[in-house]
Amino acid sequence: MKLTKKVRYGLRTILEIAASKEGMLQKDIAKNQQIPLKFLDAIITGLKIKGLIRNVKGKKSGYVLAKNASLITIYDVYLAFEPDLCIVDCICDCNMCSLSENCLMLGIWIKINYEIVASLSQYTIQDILNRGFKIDGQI
Amino acid sequence: MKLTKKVRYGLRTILEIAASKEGMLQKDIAKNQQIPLKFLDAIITGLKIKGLIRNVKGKKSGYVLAKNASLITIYDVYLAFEPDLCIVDCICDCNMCSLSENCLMLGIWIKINYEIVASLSQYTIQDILNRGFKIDGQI
DNA sequence: TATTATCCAATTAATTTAATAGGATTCATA
DNA sequence: TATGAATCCTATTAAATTAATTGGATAATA
Repeated sequence: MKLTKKVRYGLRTILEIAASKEGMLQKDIAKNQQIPLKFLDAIITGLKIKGLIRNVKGKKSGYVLAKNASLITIYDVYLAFEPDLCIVDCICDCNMCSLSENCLMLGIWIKINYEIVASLSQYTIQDILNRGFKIDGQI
Repeated sequence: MKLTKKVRYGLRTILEIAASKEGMLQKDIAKNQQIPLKFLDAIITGLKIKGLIRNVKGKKSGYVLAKNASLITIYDVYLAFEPDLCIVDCICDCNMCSLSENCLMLGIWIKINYEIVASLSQYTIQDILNRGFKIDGQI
């Protein structure tokens, strides 16, 4: 139950881009966020393919958000690096387990999985920049 | 963001034990749940060390729950195989990341992590046996 | 006491994740 | 239009984690 470094780095990258007035260059993101340049390369690619960032050409070149920060959730960034979120494979691939017919857990896994997705979807990049998230429960 | 096979197998194991009137033998659990016998061996050990199951000696020997099924949550089983639940390392080890001082994400990670723990803690083995869990949201 | 099951430690295999390497392409500008 | 910096693209290697196996010691029962 860990997020990969790509997801963590991906979030830091998109936050850095979102926070900057102008475009950010790969090398500057890599330096600020202490991410190996070539590894960041792959992260940038993931964010770009999903349409979360884009590259501005011209005098002040660099990466900027491709959509409003209030429209990008943590889960969107997660999906830039993972095909889906399935805490157990049987959720995404019904045929993978021969016991699923009589599985007591399946319904519960589906519900818990849904809650985790909801948890990751509740905050946008804008929320994070604002530090405007509310702590509802007691931690 | 996947649960390990040990956690999945561990849950199936404890459900099998909880559902049985008498004690269950390792070999029977292994057969029913299609878990390699020696791998199950390690799973049984994990559950036992955490005091979730115990071994009944005598004529009708086998494993039984060591506490009431209504007192064992999914998260308890999870903790039999993992040291903790930290979706990002910085939650459990403050010093692991040199950027944590100014990290915009840390507070959010802590909250999301808490929600996942809560999600895994909401159901007991008894709930699962009863199939008595409620689906609150829309899935 | 022979058999069966559990307990315990170490090793190997498989899979996934992280990172590096090398080079092709693009583009602003000198 | 040559050049150098930055991006883009593919492949490979390294590291770490997880899954499973091996081999055998111990203990309980038939």
